Amino acid sequence: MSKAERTRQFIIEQTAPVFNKQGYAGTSLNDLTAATGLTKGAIYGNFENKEEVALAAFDHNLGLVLEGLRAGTNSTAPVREQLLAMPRFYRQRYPQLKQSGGCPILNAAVECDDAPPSALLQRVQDSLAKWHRNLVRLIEKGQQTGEIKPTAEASRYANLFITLTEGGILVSKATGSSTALFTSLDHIEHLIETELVA
Amino acid sequence: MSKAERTRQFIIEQTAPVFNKQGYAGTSLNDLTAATGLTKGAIYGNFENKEEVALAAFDHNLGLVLEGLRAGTNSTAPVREQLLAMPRFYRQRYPQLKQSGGCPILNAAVECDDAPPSALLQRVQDSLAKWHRNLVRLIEKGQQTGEIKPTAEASRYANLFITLTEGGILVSKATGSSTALFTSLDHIEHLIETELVA
DNA sequence: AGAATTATATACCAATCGGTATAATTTTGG
DNA sequence: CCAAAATTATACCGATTGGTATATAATTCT
Repeated sequence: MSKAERTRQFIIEQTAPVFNKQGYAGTSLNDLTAATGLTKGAIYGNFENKEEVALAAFDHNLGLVLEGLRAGTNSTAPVREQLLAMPRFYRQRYPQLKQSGGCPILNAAVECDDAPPSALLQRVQDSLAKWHRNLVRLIEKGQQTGEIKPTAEASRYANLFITLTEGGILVSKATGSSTALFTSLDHIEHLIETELVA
Repeated sequence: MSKAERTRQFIIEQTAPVFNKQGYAGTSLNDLTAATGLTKGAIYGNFENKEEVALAAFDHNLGLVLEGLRAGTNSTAPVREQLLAMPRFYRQRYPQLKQSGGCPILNAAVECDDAPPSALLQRVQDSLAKWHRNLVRLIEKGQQTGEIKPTAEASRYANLFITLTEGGILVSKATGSSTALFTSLDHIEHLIETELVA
């Protein structure tokens, strides 16, 4: 790993939480130099422009969440367990997630969902689509193996799980109380147990 | 109504959707003059600074939502009807809401929930607390009159309704499809009918 | 109507924005 | 260890930021 590659990674790691908290447009080059202790020269030597740092930071922030989600899941485990891993992850890791600025998809979505199409918006849409697809696939897999009720509409539950999670994070971050998120996560678990599991 | 009062109102109305779409920090004085056709002099003659315009715009945006919500509700109607008025409102008015930038609480919350306490954050927290309180009061009122199951935890359902609504708006705005919101609203109605109404 | 007042436009301010050219420094390969 | 290459620091650029002082224009009240 060359020096440049290391500093590039260093810049991403140090600025990612700043971007997530202050927004991608709301973070200035001064913020980046302050967060890294480097100068503009070092940053522009490793990135073409601010947007490229922002996109790399988003990918990093999203990667941290996905990594945590994947760590709590075992693709050979029962579908019920795999589904329950999601609310369990957010319950356990909400303090860290909150500390690093909350859900990167949520933050980026609000920032660019009224702006002209951008690389960031594309990433947000891709992430949400992938999240939804994974949930649908998991539920349908459970239906094939008889673990999940065959009448359950997979897409509907996928939507509910995503909106409950994002809505819970939003309200909890805003109010400063984890109650809203935990209530949402409880409800997700309740839906899994009472309406999905056969 | 004096000339100044009229232009003040004009400025608020014209800039409110811009603030809601671009964010309160993300909207520049140039955006304000472009949206109003006025000059800086006119704006600073009626507002002390940009923040005061932003706060007035937030109040206006929130007022529009609350007004629409109230219009669909009749405080003498059965509690079931009053509860159902909320999802019904969002279903009917989502196109307009989307056009004007989406939920002002959601947008403002994301913008300032990681920043030091501000007047805007205070408004966000007050709005969420009031929304929650109103829902709790309504549900408990229904329990007193026997319209709502006495075992239902009012606070829990209030949280679920808020997170489902906000999460649904978020995902629908980001994906460009109203499906996520409508699924959430369906679920709210389903919860009202099957778990709240006695 | 005309004077006093109020409201809007214009021109400017320092500070900060993202970005670049170049110089100084450090890393790398022989 | 030294020279070539790559990396980082410094100094600067024009444009834009929020805000202000003042001049001009419109309103208001007697």
